[in-house]
Amino acid sequence: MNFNNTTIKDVAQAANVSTATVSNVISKVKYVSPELTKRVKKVIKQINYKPSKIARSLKVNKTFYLGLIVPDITNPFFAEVVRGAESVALRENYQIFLCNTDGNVHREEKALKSFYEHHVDGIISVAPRMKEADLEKYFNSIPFVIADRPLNIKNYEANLVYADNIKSSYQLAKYLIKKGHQSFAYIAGPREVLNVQKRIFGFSKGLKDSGFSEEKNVILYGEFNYENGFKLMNKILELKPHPTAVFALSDITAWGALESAKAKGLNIPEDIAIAGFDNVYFSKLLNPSLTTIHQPKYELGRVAVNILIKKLNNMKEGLMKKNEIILESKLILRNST
Amino acid sequence: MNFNNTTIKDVAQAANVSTATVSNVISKVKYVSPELTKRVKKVIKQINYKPSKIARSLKVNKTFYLGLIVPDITNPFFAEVVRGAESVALRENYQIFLCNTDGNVHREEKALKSFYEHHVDGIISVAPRMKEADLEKYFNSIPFVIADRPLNIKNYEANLVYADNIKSSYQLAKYLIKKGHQSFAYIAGPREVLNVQKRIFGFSKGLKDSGFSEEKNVILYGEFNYENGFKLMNKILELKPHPTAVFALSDITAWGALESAKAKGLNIPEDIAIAGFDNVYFSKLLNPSLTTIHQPKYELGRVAVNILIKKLNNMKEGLMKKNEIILESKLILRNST
DNA sequence: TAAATTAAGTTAATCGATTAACTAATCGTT
DNA sequence: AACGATTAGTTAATCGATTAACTTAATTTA
Repeated sequence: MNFNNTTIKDVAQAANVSTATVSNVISKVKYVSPELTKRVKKVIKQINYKPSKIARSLKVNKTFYLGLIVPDITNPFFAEVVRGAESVALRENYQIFLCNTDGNVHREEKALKSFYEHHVDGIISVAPRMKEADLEKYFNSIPFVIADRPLNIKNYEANLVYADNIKSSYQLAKYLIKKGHQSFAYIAGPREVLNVQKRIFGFSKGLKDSGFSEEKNVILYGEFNYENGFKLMNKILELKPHPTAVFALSDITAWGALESAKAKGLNIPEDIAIAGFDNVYFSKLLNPSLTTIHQPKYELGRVAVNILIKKLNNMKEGLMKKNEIILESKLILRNST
Repeated sequence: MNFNNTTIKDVAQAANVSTATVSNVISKVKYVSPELTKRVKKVIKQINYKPSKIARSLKVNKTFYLGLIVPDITNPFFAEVVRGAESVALRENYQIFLCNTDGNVHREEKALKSFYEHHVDGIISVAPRMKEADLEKYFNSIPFVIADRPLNIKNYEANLVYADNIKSSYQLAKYLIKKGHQSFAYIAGPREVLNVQKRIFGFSKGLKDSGFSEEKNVILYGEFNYENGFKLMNKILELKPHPTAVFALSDITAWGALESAKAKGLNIPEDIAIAGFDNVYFSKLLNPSLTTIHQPKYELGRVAVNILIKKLNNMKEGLMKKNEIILESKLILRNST
């Protein structure tokens, strides 16, 4: 390959045909005789002509760019979502613009603006933090998929993909009860995240259905990180008697909780059981390995792009057609419970 | 914001000026009277005009796109590099195309081809696996930075950023000797990776300088992942007597090694010391926390983009001006040694 | 056989910006 | 007052593709 700039005109000249013919040889939109086709193809190879996607984008008003917004690629959860998204984007010949926002609403807006100016064909926002009403502005005006965030207000015409956080949390509660646990605590995430509420809802429903009252259970909120897991677990262990089972709403906080308990000399799961959420790659590597709820991260990315591209291919249907896909999550039993 | 398509013509018409004037109001390339400036700006705001970057790119033959190739965003090391790269790209108003290759040479080539067709202004390839001669084709024809990979052949006119893998490995050897260790083993990475060779070289030089012969030391090669660390450590522990210090050339293999030793009932660092490389986020979270060599990952990404953009701003200097930046790595002492 | 249709190309407008070349008005200098 | 220089704007070509509209030749139909 070389990075010279040869244009369709160069090809046309060298092959002694019009640019229209060259274009048709490439796109096969119109019939071109074998004779000319051969001549043109030969020249294309010879001078290593590659059509300019920029010029094409301008003319046909379609860029084959997709904007992808994630909180933080450094978080293994989102990294896998990105890989999933990339896999189908590449297959469909779309290129991805990536933006990290660190969960900052202002940076989400900036990314969206930038994507707009770059004329992306569509946007995927993973776990956006901005208000639903603000999101609405966007998914009403450009093909838009929201991944890993259910919406509260159900009549929004949004395209959504997320994993069912309720059912598996419910199953986890049932499982812990079967194991004989009687007192529980949550190490939750940020209070305003809807998925946090859903996980708590599912788990507590599991408790209630087994006749446990939810009132006495502690819920400690905080960002999803190791330090918080450690810190909040310390608080939980100060309770006398402390709960025998802890549901951490993410694996990274579960890890912190694990180490906190170990540091206090407790045996896991004998003295206290700990479960996480997400099933990121390290959860099976921990000691003891972590019981957790598997989220189909790669699949989340894949499906998001799939929905988006399907929209793009059927724009006559209009932007507004709602599409909500709920993926299965799955309880993974390991040694921490 | 809305995603309507208003063009410079719409603005010109509404403000009753020429498109040239609108362009000049925006770019400030030519003086425009306050009178007209005000009128134009008002219209721009009113109809929410955003210039098309696509059209601009076509005309000025510059896209403000950067191609970024990494083996795997899921690997915390590369994730941080990407964040670093993104941080300066955004500041300089460049957008990043991201491609993962899983270390597959064929996919590296595909990514490069795709970037070329999308007219990126420059490319950063992180830890590319392709042969130096093949890389050369690219960095001779487009602004190109190779990050996290030194080159063997020194007269290539390539732009390079990488951390000094030798000095800190040397220091690690010295440190382990001071701690009283006498026998060593390596859990290395893929044999063909130059950085693997450099790390081994630095470490073994440290040994030699202290009068230790290198010959008796085991070197086990394998991909950088947990399973390999675990497996290769098992092999090392089968040796009687086994080495008392193990240098794993990445944190993820060090982790595997750690768990393998713990599973065999060994105490770390008393029975066997283990050191890693990279200082990814989890290395301080392990139990015991991992002695390792810090690589400036974020910085690697930052510097790579900085070099690239500097090149782009001084293209008259030509593509070929060599630029090799070697960042400091740093020995981090923790409890595993 | 003449008219109508089809087929295989070409010409030139177009996408939305930038910018060289031009125009008209104003200013300064002698 | 007359000339050139400067200023503030406009006109139109241009980037590299796509594609509607057109041309010309070949083929079909009546």
